Amino acid sequence: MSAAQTRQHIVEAADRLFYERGFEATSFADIAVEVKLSRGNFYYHFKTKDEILGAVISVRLEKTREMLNVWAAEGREPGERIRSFIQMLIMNRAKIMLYGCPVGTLCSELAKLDHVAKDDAGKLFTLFRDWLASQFSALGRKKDADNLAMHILMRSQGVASLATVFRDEAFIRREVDDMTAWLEAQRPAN
Amino acid sequence: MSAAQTRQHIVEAADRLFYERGFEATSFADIAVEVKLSRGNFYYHFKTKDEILGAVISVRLEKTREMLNVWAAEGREPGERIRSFIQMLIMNRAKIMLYGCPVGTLCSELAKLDHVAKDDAGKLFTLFRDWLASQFSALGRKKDADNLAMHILMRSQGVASLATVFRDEAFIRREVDDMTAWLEAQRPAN
DNA sequence: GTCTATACGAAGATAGAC
DNA sequence: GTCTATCTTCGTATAGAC
Repeated sequence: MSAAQTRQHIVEAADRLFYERGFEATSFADIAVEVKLSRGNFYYHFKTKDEILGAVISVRLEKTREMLNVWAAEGREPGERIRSFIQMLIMNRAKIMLYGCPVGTLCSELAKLDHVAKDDAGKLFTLFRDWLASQFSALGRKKDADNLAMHILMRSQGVASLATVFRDEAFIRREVDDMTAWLEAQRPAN
Repeated sequence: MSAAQTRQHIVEAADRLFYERGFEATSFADIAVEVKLSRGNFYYHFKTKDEILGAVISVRLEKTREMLNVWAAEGREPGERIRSFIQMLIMNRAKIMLYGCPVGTLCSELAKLDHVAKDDAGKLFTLFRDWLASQFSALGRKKDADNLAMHILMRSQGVASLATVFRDEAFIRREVDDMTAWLEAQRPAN
């Protein structure tokens, strides 16, 4: 196994465990077991836990950029692209009901830990925010595009949060419909 | 110092630290330092960390019930009472921007830990949910009162989440105004 | 590049003196 | 009811053999 491959496996396992169990609650041993590596070898690839976190955030940023590019390419108009964002709540509903939003819960945990990487994790939100704002601009809402982006981000976070507490899929679907209706109402009058 | 007093001090300190640092990240030693107790003595009052968590949730449930009773007594009509809930975001904005919503972040952490007390923590949300639903019923929206309650709970969670990430007080105020306007629009036509 | 062995400190928890 | 001392386990991290 090449070092690059092993490293990638470590980051993938860490990414999943940080999401499902939380950053603090995930130990080196947990990740090592997952990747079928000895703890000793583990340190060949990553010196500290913060280093793994940095790599995980880095990978998440890259995957998010790719996803936003796909949505931009596939959507024929801004409204359709924003709906791709909204639909994430449906697509990932099973995991969201168990572990919440991967971005929101990580940022929340790092904020409490006052962790050095908390601002880096926040960049994940900034990616969505800027992309959504540019879609609202294209929709003809240039002046308040950022406010609208923050509003829809806010809703997705709120839905994820309550979906985890109440394990209620009908609630998710209801709020997704409501967000979609809200989105339609944001199109400027011709 | 009586045992009851000491116990209360422990729970108060734990409550604050669990909120500010998270449950996992808070150690017995952290709480003991805060209360100026030796770790040994600490175990006279609480045998396990989960026991402290149980006491903290218990106290929070009681304080929440009291707060809701005050809002119900002070508000002259349901709309005013619901606005008391919305205004929490403004009242607690400084702490929310640092640590998020105390209820939402605790539930999120316990969900990831798959902690035995996760459902008890969820009861905090249920208190707000039921209270809000009864206010929407009184407002004349009996049929969809629970959906409206969940919607406004969702918004408050979303606002708290993004407020922590972006440390943006203007965003909080904007969304509070938007929630208040939304609330006015929910009054059934006469 | 992977392993075993091990050091070291932090955290949860207990025993027993005062 | 509070203390010190101690035990154990776990988590981070290192050294060095293969």
